[in-house]
Amino acid sequence: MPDRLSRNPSTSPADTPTRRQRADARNNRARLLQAARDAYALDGTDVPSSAIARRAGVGAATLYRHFPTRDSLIAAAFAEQFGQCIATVDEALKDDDPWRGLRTALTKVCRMQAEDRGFSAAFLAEFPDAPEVRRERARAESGLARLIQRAKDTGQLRKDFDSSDITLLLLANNGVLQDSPAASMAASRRLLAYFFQSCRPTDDTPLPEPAPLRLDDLYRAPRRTG
Amino acid sequence: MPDRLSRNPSTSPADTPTRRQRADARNNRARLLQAARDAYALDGTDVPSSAIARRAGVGAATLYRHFPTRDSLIAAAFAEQFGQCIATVDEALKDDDPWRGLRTALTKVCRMQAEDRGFSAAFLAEFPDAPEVRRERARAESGLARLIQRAKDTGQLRKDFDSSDITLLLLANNGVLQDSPAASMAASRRLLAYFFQSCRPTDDTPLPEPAPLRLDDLYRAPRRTG
DNA sequence: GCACAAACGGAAGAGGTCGACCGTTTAGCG
DNA sequence: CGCTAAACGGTCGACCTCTTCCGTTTGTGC
Repeated sequence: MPDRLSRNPSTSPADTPTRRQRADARNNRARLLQAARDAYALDGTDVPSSAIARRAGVGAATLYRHFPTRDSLIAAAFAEQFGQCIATVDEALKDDDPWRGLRTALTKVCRMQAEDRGFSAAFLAEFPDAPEVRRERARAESGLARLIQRAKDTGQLRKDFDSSDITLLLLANNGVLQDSPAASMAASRRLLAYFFQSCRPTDDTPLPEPAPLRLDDLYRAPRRTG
Repeated sequence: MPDRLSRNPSTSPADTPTRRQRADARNNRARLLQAARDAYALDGTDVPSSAIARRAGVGAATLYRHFPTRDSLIAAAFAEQFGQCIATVDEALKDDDPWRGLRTALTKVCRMQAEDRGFSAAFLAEFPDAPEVRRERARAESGLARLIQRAKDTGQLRKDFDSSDITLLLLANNGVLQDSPAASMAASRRLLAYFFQSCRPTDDTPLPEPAPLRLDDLYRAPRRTG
């Protein structure tokens, strides 16, 4: 029961859903999530679970009790940031200027990737297929599609822009991340600037075929080290 | 030339440097390299060494005898392709049109990355620090710098283009690679098209600060999965 | 304060990869 | 054809990570 995909602690601090949970358990759970976020942000999601447990000051068994599998810990640790990404799209849709909205949304997400390498990896590859996540993702996808169409309609976005280019950008952005968040931010900024430049409708040179990438590919692709 | 650091058989078929090497040993060595290239191209460089040995039809000990460490096998397997990359720069310098030369060189290297995921990973992260390799790299780097300057001088390349942007591109390109070479190629082509578009001197929007990346960073950065 | 169950920590098992040893085979040469 | 040393293959130990078990501690309600 741990972890209906991660009963978000901040959501309902006082709820007693099915049964009583002991205070120390709740506490440990929170510390594990924090430790995981810290460790992942620094070194990526391939740090050993034992390191997370140690960092949180609990035994390995306690970690496993709260998060039966390695992936469930990763998913729970980044659930909040994942939600932020989704929300970013909703917010972008509210912008009067769709192109500005799109840019802002992409900038935010790329920044989140650059700031937290662990999140970037999790965002790209390790999120669970829980139906709720799937639904959110679909919503974000359709929101992006609408945003793209609007930006094209206002003539600010080149007509041969494809929604797969969003995926392309996020993958590329993940690729340029470095060890230090500062270096990652700089690289990400530069990449994004290049990208935005070519998004403008400059008629003379058409782009080649879009890549066969859908947003789903972000989550399915084994992001191998090589 | 490729491969000091693993006496290359093709270098000098008839030389008897220190001692005689048996024919079967030479044969096995070649098969190991081929097996490694095949396996790496398909699944990336993290396939177990035992799988390579099996694929080559030899025992694990034989692999280890030829390539004392995992990394030495990877380096040897991709030495040739690495050399091609270097040569690409030399060739680009011969082009009358520096901008065309630069584009051709980058296209070739990106294509090599897309075609062979293992090479991409090796190219980016696992090449050895053998002095010769280092020298070649430095030569390529200075060649690129000259190429960039010439392209700027002819007014075909934006003035705020930075040599670190080459590194940025190669990292990004590696990031968009997919499981299937076909999908990788499509993604890579699209990315490159976007990149080239924004390389043209469009005065209105300056780029942000260049990323603190040097070509060396390609080879040093732990390209973590996350 | 007591009792019970929830939760804990350490240690152990399973799986998998890297690298090393060793008895056996085989190429190369006289 | 036969000898010798190079080369071979299977196996074994070390290491690391994930996951599980079990005896012990601790929070909570009566």
